[in-house]
Amino acid sequence: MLSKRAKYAIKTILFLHENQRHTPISAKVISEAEKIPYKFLENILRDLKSHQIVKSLRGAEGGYSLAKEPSQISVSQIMRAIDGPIALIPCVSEKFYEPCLECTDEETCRIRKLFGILRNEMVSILDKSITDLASL
Amino acid sequence: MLSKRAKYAIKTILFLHENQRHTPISAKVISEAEKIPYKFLENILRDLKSHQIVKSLRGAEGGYSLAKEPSQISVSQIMRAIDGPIALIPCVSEKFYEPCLECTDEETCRIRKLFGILRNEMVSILDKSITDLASL
DNA sequence: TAATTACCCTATCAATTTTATAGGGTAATA
DNA sequence: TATTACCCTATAAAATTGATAGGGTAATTA
Repeated sequence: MLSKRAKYAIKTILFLHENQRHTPISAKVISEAEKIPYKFLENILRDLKSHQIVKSLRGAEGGYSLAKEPSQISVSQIMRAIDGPIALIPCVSEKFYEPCLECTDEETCRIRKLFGILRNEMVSILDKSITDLASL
Repeated sequence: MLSKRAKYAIKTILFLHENQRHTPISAKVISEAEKIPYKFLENILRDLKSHQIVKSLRGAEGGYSLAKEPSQISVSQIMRAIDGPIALIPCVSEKFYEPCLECTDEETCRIRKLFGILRNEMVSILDKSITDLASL
């Protein structure tokens, strides 16, 4: 299941996308509009910023804005930044690969192929950009 | 991520499948062969049985066996029996539908469609039976 | 029918993850 | 220089996950 953090993150990005202006949008505004606890949101924004999905500007009239073209921001990027791997088992993850502890041999693992296929299919869907969401 | 319980469950089913005999296989044998803590396995087997994926026979020489044809047992069935929904958000789950608490209107929800498509695609892959696994 | 083997049920628990809160510090702008 | 907003660390309640414990019940074999 998607974590609440990831859901909040996606909502935040969509909010920034739908309310793009010349000036950035403050965390407080996002927090109230999307009903995300303020301090929790700050923490999420920090992750989104460190992954170059949003950028920030300090000071009065400061706030957050998207760090790149909306068409270049995918749902998978957001999910990875917040929750980590898309894959359901670590040994088929591309960006967060880890061997399965209890698995002695990946070649002969009976479930690895299926979950590899699953991962690829999930990624191909989640790679859609946030501008694509409207036209599904 | 797949829970350890679900991984154990899949391994259990595959073990039963690969070691089909006329007599059932005891939990103890499965536990040792697949390195699953005995009492933990008992608990998993209970769920698998209540979902009619395995059946059991009591007494000396008793144990577990598959409750139906291997070709009729899918990975998705096992996952649902153990972990619940396949979908990443509850409002697009078919077997475990629940409204998203923070979502006021499913029709206008900006992420619902994408995760609905994702769910369908995941299910279509996970619906493969345990006999299909070998030929991927 | 007694001993054995294996399934069944409930309770408990430690570890981890998730969700959230608190408080103060730093940088930039009006 | 006051204000606004971002930055950082610590803490903690709640939920989930993974596992253990112990005894009870049913069925088979000798």
